[in-house]
Amino acid sequence: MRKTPPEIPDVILNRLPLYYKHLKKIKNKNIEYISSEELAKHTGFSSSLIRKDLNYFGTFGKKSYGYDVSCLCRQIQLIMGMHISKTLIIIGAGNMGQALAFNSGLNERGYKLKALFDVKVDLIGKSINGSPILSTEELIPFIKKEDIDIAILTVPSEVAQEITDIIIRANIKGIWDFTEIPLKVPDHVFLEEQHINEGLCKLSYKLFQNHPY
Amino acid sequence: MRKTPPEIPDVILNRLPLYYKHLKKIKNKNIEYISSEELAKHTGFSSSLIRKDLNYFGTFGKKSYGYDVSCLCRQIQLIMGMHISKTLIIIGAGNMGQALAFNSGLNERGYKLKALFDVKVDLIGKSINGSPILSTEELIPFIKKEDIDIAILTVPSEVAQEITDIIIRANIKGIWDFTEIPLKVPDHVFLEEQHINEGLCKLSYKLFQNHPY
DNA sequence: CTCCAAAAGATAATAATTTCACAATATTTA
DNA sequence: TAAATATTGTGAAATTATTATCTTTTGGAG
Repeated sequence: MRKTPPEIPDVILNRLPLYYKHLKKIKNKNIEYISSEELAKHTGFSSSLIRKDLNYFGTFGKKSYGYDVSCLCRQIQLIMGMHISKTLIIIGAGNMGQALAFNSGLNERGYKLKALFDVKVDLIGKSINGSPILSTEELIPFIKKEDIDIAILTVPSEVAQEITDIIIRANIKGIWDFTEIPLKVPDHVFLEEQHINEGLCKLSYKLFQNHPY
Repeated sequence: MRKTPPEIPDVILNRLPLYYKHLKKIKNKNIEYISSEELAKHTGFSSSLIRKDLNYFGTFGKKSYGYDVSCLCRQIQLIMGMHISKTLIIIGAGNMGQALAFNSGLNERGYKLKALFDVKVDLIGKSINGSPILSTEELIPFIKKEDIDIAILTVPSEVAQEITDIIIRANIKGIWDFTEIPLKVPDHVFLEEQHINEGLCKLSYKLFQNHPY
């Protein structure tokens, strides 16, 4: 029983993958049902919040029983569009780019990595986890020919906007940005900024907030 | 004029680094003052939200002028504890671990990377960006001897909890976790989970939310 | 020197999010 | 078959976060 949701708040979209993560884990342990209370205990969110979140999308639970783990997993996959095949490139084949090329989460979520791109000649021609490293000069034709949906941006911050402008001209649909500079993109391009050092900042704040300074 | 803040909401701690990012950028352009309105335009938050956020920590602005860029930069550094020297290790010297070893944000924020750790014998003994890769067997004595504050966890998810238990026994203070499994840590250890694939999930949700499924 | 404009800081209003509490319902047990 | 129990789904209440508005201060123009 699924609803067509109006507009889902970001806070909820942030939590869904975390629910999913635990569900998948216990599915592997052959646990068939889980209550919101139990899921709460393992994810750190309150049980009523979890029930509310899930009810945004439909009524998946079974009273006095809880949620069917496999079924809920599948529902979240559908909600998140994990079953839809999406084409992907990584721009910037440095350490971070290569690390992401090995990220098993990509395949799991329906992403097909088609290529990495870099300017360094000693990288071009190599292959990472089965995907070729190409020259950034080929970006525009490649995106058009292969109909690429999403680009992961792991280039140095200095060239981030320049590259962004290029791939937007080539009609990229979404960008997952790992650079440090806030990018400017038109409204029709979906941008997800991965502020990697935010976590670091929070950690040191919390660790030392009571220090004299 | 600084306040000692009671308990800062996470949403604010998330925004501070983004303000800081832009401030640093315009500081390099020798811009001396910025209004909340201007900062709002560049960060995407509203001006009154920015003023409110900053007022949590003190009154840094100058009426009819705006904020002194250098001064505000410095204040955020102080708030975030970026000036405090912190010792750091990376556990798991795979692609992600190595990528993070090169992350310039570490030094900038006062982190001193002391070593990486791995189980792979062909990695042990090598050096990444000036830091040695050591055997995980040395973890406990190293953490104790070098008085390590924070560990970055970039190991396979399967061994994440095991490693976590070990470093907690060695009195680690904080963990920045890149694995996929929700870790269990005691209250006195600060845990920051970097849910790397969340961004990916959100992106595909937004890209395809109107698709029939 | 006075008035005007700019912009912070403070307060009030609104909106969003989370929790609470409970009715409804399915399951199990006696 | 009836009572007891578990647990969802949900409206209302509480809390938290954001925006809008107002007040005050400061600097600059006339």
